[in-house]
Amino acid sequence: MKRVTIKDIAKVANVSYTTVSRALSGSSEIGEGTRQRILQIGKDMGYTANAVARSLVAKETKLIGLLVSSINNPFMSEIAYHVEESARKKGYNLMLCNSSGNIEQEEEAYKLLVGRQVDGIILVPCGAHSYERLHPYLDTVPTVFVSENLRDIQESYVTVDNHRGTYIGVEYLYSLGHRSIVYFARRLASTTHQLRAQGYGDACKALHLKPQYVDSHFASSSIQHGYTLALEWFRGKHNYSAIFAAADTIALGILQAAEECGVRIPEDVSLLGFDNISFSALPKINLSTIEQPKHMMASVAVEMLIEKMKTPAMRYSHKIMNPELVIRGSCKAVPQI
Amino acid sequence: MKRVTIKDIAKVANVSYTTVSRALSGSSEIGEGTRQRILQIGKDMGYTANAVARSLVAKETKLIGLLVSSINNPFMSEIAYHVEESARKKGYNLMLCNSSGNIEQEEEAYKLLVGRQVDGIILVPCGAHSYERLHPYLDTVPTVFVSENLRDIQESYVTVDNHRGTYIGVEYLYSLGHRSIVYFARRLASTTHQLRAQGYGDACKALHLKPQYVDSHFASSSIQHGYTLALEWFRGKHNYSAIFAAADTIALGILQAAEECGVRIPEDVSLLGFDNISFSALPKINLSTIEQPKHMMASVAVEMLIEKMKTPAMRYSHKIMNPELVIRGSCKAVPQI
DNA sequence: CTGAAAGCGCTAACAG
DNA sequence: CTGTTAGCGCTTTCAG
Repeated sequence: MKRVTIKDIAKVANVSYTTVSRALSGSSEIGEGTRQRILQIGKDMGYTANAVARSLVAKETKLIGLLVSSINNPFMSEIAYHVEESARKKGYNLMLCNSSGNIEQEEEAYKLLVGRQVDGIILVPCGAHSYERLHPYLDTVPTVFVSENLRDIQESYVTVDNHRGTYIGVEYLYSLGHRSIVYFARRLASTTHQLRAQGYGDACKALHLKPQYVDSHFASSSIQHGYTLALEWFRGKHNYSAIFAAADTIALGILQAAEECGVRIPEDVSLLGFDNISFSALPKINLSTIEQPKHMMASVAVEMLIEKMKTPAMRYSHKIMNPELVIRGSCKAVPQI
Repeated sequence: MKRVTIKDIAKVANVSYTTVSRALSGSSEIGEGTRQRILQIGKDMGYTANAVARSLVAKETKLIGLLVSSINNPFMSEIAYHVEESARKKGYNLMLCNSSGNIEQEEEAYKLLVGRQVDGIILVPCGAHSYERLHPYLDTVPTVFVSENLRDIQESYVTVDNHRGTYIGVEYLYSLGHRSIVYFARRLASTTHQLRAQGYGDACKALHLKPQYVDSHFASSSIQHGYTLALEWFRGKHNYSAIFAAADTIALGILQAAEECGVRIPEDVSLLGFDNISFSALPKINLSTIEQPKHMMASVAVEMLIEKMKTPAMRYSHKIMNPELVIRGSCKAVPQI
């Protein structure tokens, strides 16, 4: 398992190892003849450059840390896929960490990535407190926050206009005739989710609807959490004709609970999600939802990060993407009285 | 952004930097007093050990490369999640690469990981040819193949007993009265899928059923591919009462096509999947399937890899996990004539 | 155009 | 217990 080094090549080629280094790095200060000869020997010996050694002297690793709450979550894995692709195209590789939606673990992972000398970090934070928590390390390494809208925070982020997302969602439901819409699984610990709830609230106000919230105290939005919350909700008696779920995963959980409780969607109640994860498009699910442009957000995040890495003068920038209404089959028009 | 090094600490503490190194590494050859003093100074100065430098001398990076065809695929992302967790618990971090189901890109990524000096690689290969293709590099770094069953190949892998999986699946459908079962989206380029098809074929033979295959020439199993194939199938006229899909994603695609073609599942035709990805459990999907113990496979893969890394004497080992039938609602009993 | 030497941040003998 | 020295594999001055 002994690896071939630059010195081994030098010995065979009968040159100094500096020359080998130059041949490999495509330096101009070398004769084309020697270069070709050395390159050939390198190939023959099965040489692979040691990126660790290179990083040590170059003081850059060409590594981007990707820190997500859980890669096993359709939203994050879509983001991860596109981040990987964009990064690779720009010559960067990914170091992947899960925070499991846990702020301590998130901090641990962040520090670890710093120690690993990643050139930058893309972070899908687990909540609104991530920023304060990570603040001490934030000028150690360029960081871009994704998805979690941290509003006026002085750090780069890319997110969707969450407020607008729920706003247009409510307008859509309103246009279908719904006058009593519940906002489901509001998570106050996340700024993103605060904004979504607020967009919902503001739209309700503008349309003279009475807002109604079902709060979630869970740290994340999962099918399981949506299910649990919905089960309780369906057991009670409420006056509403539509549910606006804070996330598609929540909506999927609601779908599950509805099925079990004999609530038909969209016949009995309309359901609108947020995120547009790939599974929402399945015809059996067929969930109308608000799309977050994940591909775009991922590549923008990578670009922002690289820009920040290369331009130390740049402090931070915020990019807010446009959400889009995706109409499928989970919302039904209701007759007006 | 200048990082604090061991030398900076040494200067402040007024000791040699070796002493600092010793304090940090928990060596016993140092007075408890000095250690505490140095540790404190390190903390005050905001020191974080440079893992790159450490790796260079230690000749190990504590990094595991995870190479999957696409992280944006429920099966892979579940595997990835559990691999990350197991690895972290053992002090390893993950470097993530996608091959996009493309063998050239897979080779690229593999070489890249080698250059990055990862201590080991966990690979969910994109097909049966991955082994031959990667063979030249395989003794450069300990590697464990996951999911793709490479049979008698002389390299470590962990997989599910694919043959048995489809075998028990057919038995189950048979027990429900099905006598005409189509195997859907057989992929001949993948050994795993060959074995699945074979298990199906052998079960058919044992039960005196006539096997019927729908072949897929796609390089991967996705919803889209299942959908395309199924659309064509449903357009034709065939004699069958059940479909055994080569993968859950294929089954989801079939579900979609069925919906559009007015084929009711399970009323008109029963559908059985393979993998048990999380979305199959959604009540709206409610897919009966063959479970691959993904969590287990992931942690076993990590353990095998670490064992292989630590025990150079070990050549390779194969672990075959047990598949399990998960009965949900997509298969219906049919009356016997 | 090529080589010698220094050094990236850290660990590990080897002395004292 | 502590310091000196060498070296991990590579790039980069600085001479020639």
